[in-house]
Amino acid sequence: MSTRIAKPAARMRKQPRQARSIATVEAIIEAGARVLSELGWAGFSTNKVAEAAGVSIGSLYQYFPDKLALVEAIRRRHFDHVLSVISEAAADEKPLRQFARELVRGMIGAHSIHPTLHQVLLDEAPGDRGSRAAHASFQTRYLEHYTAAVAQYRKRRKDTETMARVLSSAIEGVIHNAARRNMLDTPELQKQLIELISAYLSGGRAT
Amino acid sequence: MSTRIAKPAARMRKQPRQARSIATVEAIIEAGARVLSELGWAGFSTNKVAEAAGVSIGSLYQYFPDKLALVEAIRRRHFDHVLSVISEAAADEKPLRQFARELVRGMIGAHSIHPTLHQVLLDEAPGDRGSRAAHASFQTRYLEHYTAAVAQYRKRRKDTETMARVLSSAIEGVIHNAARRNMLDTPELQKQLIELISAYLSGGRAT
DNA sequence: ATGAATGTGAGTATCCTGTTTATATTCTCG
DNA sequence: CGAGAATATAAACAGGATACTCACATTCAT
Repeated sequence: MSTRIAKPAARMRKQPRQARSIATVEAIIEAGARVLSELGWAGFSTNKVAEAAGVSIGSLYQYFPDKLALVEAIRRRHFDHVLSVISEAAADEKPLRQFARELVRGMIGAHSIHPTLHQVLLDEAPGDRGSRAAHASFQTRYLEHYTAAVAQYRKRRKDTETMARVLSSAIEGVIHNAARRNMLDTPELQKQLIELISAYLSGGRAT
Repeated sequence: MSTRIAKPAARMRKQPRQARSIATVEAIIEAGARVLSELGWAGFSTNKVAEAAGVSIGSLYQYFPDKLALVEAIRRRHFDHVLSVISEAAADEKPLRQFARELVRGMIGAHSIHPTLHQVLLDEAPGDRGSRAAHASFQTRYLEHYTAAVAQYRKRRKDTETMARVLSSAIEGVIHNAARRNMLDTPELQKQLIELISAYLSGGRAT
């Protein structure tokens, strides 16, 4: 139900063993997400993150070999969360409107804590060492869910993947824009976003 | 038809008088847009811009008092362009589908040269000295056009402004996403985006 | 109580940044 | 032509920020 997924041990210099250090690592990642969301990649410095986490810079480097490893950990955590939200909304067949409602609710929830983290992660933060493993794999699974949903509600075979891309990026655009002006929890916005999804997927038929 | 709007003389240290210097200023702004789009705000440095423009750093400071004035000039130019596109698409009453087609065509065109400039300008680049004049004024006029369009095709009085915001940010989201993966000129994408707009604005009736 | 795990933060070594300035080149116009 | 204005050049500067290390202090598990 939440984000409890076995951590595949992101590339770390040392594995935290005691409860204390686990909390430290968690605090660093959390603070990192906050800094990234609030200051963007340009303002994301290791010293700043350590300070925001209430931890010495030395502790940070005890677990993360370098800046990139930290971003990667943040990315992994956030993407896993978002993925679980979509996965849940698209699970077992439900009426279109309910799917839209749950999807919107989940996506907004996932963006409420660090409103612009998602965009920063996608647009500004550099990919992990060319491999782009986490990034690409996320994008793939992300789109798979949307594609499945589109296929379910739109019988038309053609353009299914394009539709999935359009749908997902439209939703992200709306949410990102709302996040920028602190309007994520405006009810009319949620309603209209649901409307948008329904209208597009029902493709001209009444909702 | 293009971007020929009288330049209100953005804050400059010195007005270019000869043809030579006008070309220089133009080259600087153009290069600035390129750098901003390709490297983001984090990679946007005056020296880099000067080099990209094939101009010495000194020339840059002859006309722009500081870094921010340059961004402001870039912003003004880009926003004016985008605004003229929307304005034209929303002009005189046309059938919904035609409006959607022209809007999509124009917006994609406006993003083709510097694909991610728009987003960088909105998300990363700092606003102009608190006043936020150009920025806010742009946003206002931008939304006005969308609101007018929504009001025209959607008879429902309520939520008109919210709908305009949802519509505009959805479009931007799709275009931005496509720009990121160099798919701006994919025809199916354009088609689906038109579909999205039509479906949302026709609100459940057949397109 | 002892060694391992964890935490500290001043310090280092770069690298870059925005901007100025003194000088050189090119234009305008009488 | 030639003189003063406009324009262009790039070396240099001062300052700040950056990612990261290291020698040491503290706290844990056993």
